[in-house]
Amino acid sequence: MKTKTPKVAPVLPLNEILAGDCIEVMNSLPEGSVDLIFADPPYNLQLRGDLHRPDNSKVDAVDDAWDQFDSFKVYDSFTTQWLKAARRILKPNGAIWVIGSYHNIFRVGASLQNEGYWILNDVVWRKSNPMPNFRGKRLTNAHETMIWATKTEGAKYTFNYEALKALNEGIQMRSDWVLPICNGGERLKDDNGDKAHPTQKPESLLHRILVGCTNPGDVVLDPFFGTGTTGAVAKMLGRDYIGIEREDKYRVVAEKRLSRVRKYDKDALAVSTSKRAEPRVPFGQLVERGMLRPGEELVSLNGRHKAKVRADGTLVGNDIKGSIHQVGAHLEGAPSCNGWTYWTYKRDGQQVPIDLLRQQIRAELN
Amino acid sequence: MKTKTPKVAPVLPLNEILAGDCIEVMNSLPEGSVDLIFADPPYNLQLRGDLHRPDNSKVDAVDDAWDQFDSFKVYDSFTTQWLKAARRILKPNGAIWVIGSYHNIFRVGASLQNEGYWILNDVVWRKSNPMPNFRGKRLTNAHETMIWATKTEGAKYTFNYEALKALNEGIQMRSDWVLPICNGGERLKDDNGDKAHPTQKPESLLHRILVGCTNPGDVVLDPFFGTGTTGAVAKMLGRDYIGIEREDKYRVVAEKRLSRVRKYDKDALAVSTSKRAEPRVPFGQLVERGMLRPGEELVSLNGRHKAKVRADGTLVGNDIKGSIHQVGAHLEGAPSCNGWTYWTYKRDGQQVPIDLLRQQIRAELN
DNA sequence: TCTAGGATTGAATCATGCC
DNA sequence: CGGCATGATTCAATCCTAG
Repeated sequence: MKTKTPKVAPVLPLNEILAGDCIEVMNSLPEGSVDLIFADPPYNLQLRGDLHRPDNSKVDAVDDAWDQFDSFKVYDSFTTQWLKAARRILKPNGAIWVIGSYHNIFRVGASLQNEGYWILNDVVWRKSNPMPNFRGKRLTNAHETMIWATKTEGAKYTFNYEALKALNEGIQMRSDWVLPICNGGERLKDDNGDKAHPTQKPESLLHRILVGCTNPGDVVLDPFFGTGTTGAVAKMLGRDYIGIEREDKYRVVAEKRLSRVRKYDKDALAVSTSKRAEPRVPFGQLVERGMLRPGEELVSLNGRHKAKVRADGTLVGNDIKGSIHQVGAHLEGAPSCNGWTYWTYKRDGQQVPIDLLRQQIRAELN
Repeated sequence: MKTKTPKVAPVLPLNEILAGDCIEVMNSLPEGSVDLIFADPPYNLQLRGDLHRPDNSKVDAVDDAWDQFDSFKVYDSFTTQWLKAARRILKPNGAIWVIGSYHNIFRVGASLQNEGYWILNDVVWRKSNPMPNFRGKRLTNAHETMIWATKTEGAKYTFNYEALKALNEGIQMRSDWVLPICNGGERLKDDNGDKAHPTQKPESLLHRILVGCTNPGDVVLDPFFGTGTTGAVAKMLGRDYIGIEREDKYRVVAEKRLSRVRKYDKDALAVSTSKRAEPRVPFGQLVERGMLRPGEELVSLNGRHKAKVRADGTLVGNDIKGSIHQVGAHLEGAPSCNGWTYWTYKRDGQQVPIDLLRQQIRAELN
């Protein structure tokens, strides 16, 4: 948890805040080692000397009056560089979240695509208490945009669908999230009572992202760590974090904040899981175990079709034999069919879905 | 109102649908002659296979030839060209609105900036009834993004602040708009009863844009006219329109539609306002926002039962886990239970119903 | 004529694992 | 890597049909 300047790190420095330029620091970390990156890069295009040209020469912005074109070009170059560095250290199935406003998000999104990232969703953070537009000259700027992307197309990213659905009271989570901006006791203040960082993100935002897109023990990296919201929520949720921050004063604030954060207990960290994670049970086991007898008749849920169980765990219908899925699909004229929920059997005068028998077997396995 | 092929037009052809490629047609129009452009360009969706709903019905996807591009490079080149042509025909104080999704909007936004447009706001259209994510693999894609920009920085654009404020029940209009997708009677059908255009936009969206950003008599151009929603709303609101559409079949539909549209009289413009129902607040938000901590214990109102809060907004009781309602019902042996009034948490030595926290959140939303 | 319940559908980058 | 079998998965609004 100490602040230190990174060398080439053979081992991943976990739960530390690394000092320095995020591109250099990321380049010093081992390839393919991070599960999730959350990045809140600078929004402003009035750059303050924290950017580098493509040839890595440092831009001295303080005295320069760039025209718009140069300014965009420099910002794009900076964006491309940190996205490249981030992509290198991501695991093959890792993912990235980037947040921005209309000033920079279009350039960031285009760069993401150009670098080979694969966008999964753009997510709108809809602020419940935004600052009004005082002059009445535009619409209230009431949202920011986040982009969620994998390292490559087809990557097997982490998505805790059921957990997010539970967070949203049983309805699948949408791409627009209504959450308040960070203020009150959560907003960190400096010794003068001023806000310690101009754009501190709310912990609720990171909570949702980390619950949805990581598992306990995953490594979460934030290249623009600021006051350490990403680290704080990661710690609470039992994830490991790596922060990178160039400004001393923010690192100091973040260290102090993180030292006070406590991890939630184990029960609290468990989240709802989807059925896919459950062990696979072949239908034949139901026959082998005598839960269903060969020759027994199954009836479709809608009552329209019947089939007989055979000793090898296949079904025979009127003019078809095959798996519970194949026979169901054929009888319904559908391209596919989940036989587990389609077929029922009779017990005590009741029609019961065969999936109940599978659940019995699964319960034994736990 | 006739369909015709444009020549170099010395006079602006008003309230017509021009046939042809929008770049060529715009280049044939006089410079600096249009007040507002609304553009709904192809999104460049890259759909892989067929998508079926859980009930095995097939989703009617956007697979039209006009949405196919070979690469980002080709799409960027197309975007740059039509944005250039659009910018030439805009009046100095004119403005543009472009709509898109995450597939294309980042490229469009970056091109806008590169071409010298000045972004005023990005506006999120939050769909009240989006298509769900059937496979549970991502977040419901529940919004589209619009960008509002002027021709140059510092231009004196039209913005009817008070009109939009009135549309929003007296509160300053925000950058996120909740509107339903286009269906029901407004959705145009072809002779087979299929949708006439895969991506028809709702008139409510154009209504808000044209009320907010144009005045009666202004000229509104739409380079991707489709079924003519822009023209229809412009006509209703007493603005002049110019449509450009390449596909014969869409022009035919749009002509027919426009011929039926009547300009509103003043009385018809008055709309009744309805009071919104109380917004739904998922219990998970209390956890995300830190109002309740994962691991914290809740006690039932009668003091007989306890349960622990989990990170995903579910509860764990003695032998049960689920939503606040499910766990309450189980513990009471009741068929149902309102968890909001059943559960209490401890603050300052007092047991307080969790519903109080929901009321806090609702208060923020107003 | 009204109500209840089933069917339909919307800009979608929508599966995984075994052989 | 390709092909194939197995199996997981939906919200809101409108339209249609039966009673």
